[in-house]
Amino acid sequence: MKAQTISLPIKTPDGTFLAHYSEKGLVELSFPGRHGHNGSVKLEKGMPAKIHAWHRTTEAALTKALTGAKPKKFPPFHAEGTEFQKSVWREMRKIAGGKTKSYGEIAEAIGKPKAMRAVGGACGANPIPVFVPCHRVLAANKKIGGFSGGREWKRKLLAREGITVDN
DNA sequence: CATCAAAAACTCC
DNA sequence: GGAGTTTTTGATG
Repeated sequence: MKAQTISLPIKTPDGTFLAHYSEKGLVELSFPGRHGHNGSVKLEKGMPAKIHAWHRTTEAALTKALTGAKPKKFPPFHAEGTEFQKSVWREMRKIAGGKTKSYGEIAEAIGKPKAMRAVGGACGANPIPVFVPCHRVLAANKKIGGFSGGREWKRKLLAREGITVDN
């Protein structure tokens, strides 16, 4: 179970995302249709004003990121995970827009070139897709691999950045 | 709480 | 197509 989180919807041309916030920042971002019950959003009572401010930033950043552009500003992240996962996510955020990296590249970058399989797992555990560009990570042979919100989404996001993949 | 077993968004032979 | 490497997660004693 997670700590108290506040969930707010974000409407985009591609559907309604769901952003989960904690007292420290953005915890998780869900893709449309993947949050089970569409419309069953829980709103905690005492929503701090700062969260509303974060949400405004998140909304702008997400909308911009979906067009293939690089968002100007991000809300504070509160992604929790193991040290290994944090290293992977941190490395992924270094990937410039329009560029891709392979799981092997990431593994090597964090000093464990043979942990590419585990890197894939860390990517799958990434709570904040799009902002942490896990979609820019392809397999060594330029295959899609997989994606939390569905392979369709990964392909769509890449296409908007001018990247095409076979699989 | 410590240990074992199975699975995963991979890569190389 | 098959084997190998690393980490995470859930079950078992």
